[in-house]
Amino acid sequence: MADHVDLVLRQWAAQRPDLDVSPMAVIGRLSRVTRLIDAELRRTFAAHDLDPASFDVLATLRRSDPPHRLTPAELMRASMVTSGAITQRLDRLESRGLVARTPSDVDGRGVYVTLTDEGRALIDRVLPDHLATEERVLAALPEEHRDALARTLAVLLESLGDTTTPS
Amino acid sequence: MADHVDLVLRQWAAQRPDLDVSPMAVIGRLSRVTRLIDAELRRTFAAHDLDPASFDVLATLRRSDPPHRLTPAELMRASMVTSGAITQRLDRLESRGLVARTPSDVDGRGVYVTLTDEGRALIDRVLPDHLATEERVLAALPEEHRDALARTLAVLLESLGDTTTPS
DNA sequence: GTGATTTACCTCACCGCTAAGACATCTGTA
DNA sequence: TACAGATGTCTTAGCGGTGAGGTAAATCAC
Repeated sequence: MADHVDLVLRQWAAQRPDLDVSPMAVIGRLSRVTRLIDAELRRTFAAHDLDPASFDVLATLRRSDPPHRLTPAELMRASMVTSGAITQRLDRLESRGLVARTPSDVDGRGVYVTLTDEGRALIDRVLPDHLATEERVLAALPEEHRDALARTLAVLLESLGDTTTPS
Repeated sequence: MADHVDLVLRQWAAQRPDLDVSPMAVIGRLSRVTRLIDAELRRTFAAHDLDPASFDVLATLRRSDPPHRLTPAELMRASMVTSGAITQRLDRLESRGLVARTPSDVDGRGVYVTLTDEGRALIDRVLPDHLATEERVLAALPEEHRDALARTLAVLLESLGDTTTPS
């Protein structure tokens, strides 16, 4: 048994034996596995009338301390998208009544984003399904492998600057 | 030291202690690390006036057997995008003179896509830079960890059906 | 206190992808 | 041979993202 990346590596070895393509064994697989998992998660979101971007915002608010209130800038940092993307996500969620924007009372530029009751009910409804999907997607990996995978990815993330305490 | 996902897991434990969010330790990190790596690779492509989608097509053609000729359907399967996306990628590459489309001589519906001399020269120019970037991105991982990571991801990919020999 | 810089949020043009489906051609089966 | 279904490619509307940049408010340095 071989995955698609095995084939790719063999092809490169045949066509460009002078190149060391070994990093592709990791990066190519990361790319493909993330693509496949994203597609799977998307199905669960769609069943609840959500897209991954909206889920991301709702989940980020839900797991923050009560009263589940964050600024667009905080959402931006959590989601790794640009400020323009956050504005548009909030526009969509606000028009559906799932989040509310209120002006900050301490910063004239600032905005608070909160979950509405409806938004909170929705994310709490989706979460169990979402976790079940994630569990199913990882079913092939025994727990030790999952832990090792998570730890290795954490090393990589830290080396890439994805840390909680900014540089 | 902790990565962003550590924080996310702590937040969920505090807000929803009833949920088992352990799959997020893997899937959340996969998502973030892929995002960060993609952004890094994109910079290298941009330095050669390429985007990831174009690089993907050129590289897929380059590593296939001479005469480096594939059909849109084959490119679609290799890239995990829809047929419409391939059509548009080829439109762009063709208009830049990097690939050529010629009608198949055995299938009236079919098209062959080949690298032009210019396309081949470009991909051969980009490849060393690209591999250097990939190498640099993985620099924090010793070789044993990379191998273990690649093997674990391969298990996952196979379980998700990303195999060479279709089901 | 003033001016320069940074920060927060939003706007908008553009870009690449998906999803649905059109259309032509090929293939398998009766 | 005829026809149903599968396959290969392209088209297009719509979506969510980026990147550049605009405005207003806060902060910093002197």
